[in-house]
Amino acid sequence: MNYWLVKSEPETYSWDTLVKEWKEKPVTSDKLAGKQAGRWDGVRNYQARNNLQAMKKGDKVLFYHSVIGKAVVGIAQVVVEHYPDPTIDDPRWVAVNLKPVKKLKNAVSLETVKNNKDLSEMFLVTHSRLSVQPVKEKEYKKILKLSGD
DNA sequence: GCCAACGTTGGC
DNA sequence: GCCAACGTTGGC
Repeated sequence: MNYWLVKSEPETYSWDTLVKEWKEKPVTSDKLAGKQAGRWDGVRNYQARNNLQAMKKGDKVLFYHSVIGKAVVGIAQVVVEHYPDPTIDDPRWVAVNLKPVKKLKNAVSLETVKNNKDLSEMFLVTHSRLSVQPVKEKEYKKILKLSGD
């Protein structure tokens, strides 16, 4: 089991958007993944792409709201592993599908992460622009603890 | 809204 | 292959 963190501006695609998509058109088949809920696409950065490609079904994914909120707000899970990104005609880029697992009881803010000794090495702090990041198990557990879950 | 940090592009 | 120019991200 690996852990990840994805960032999204809530005005573009929020945690609630993900939840809503899953209510309306849940993923029923890997083959249809490109048309179904929770498609994580549009990544155009090689490092982020590499992380998407490394995601395995069942991996846990922290969902972070950038710009507005600036906090980890929920936990998602990888349900479909990488396939060519349907939003671009270029085989270099890939998408995965994420499913909401649960909303955090209390969002864990960037400020909290920065001020926490155990979390200050997170990519969120050290490589703030990377949109798909690996998270260490210890960090994942710490975030959950801070959220009150 | 500003701007620093960073990644990408393309001319040479 | 270097690097200036440019575009984007995201915190402040």
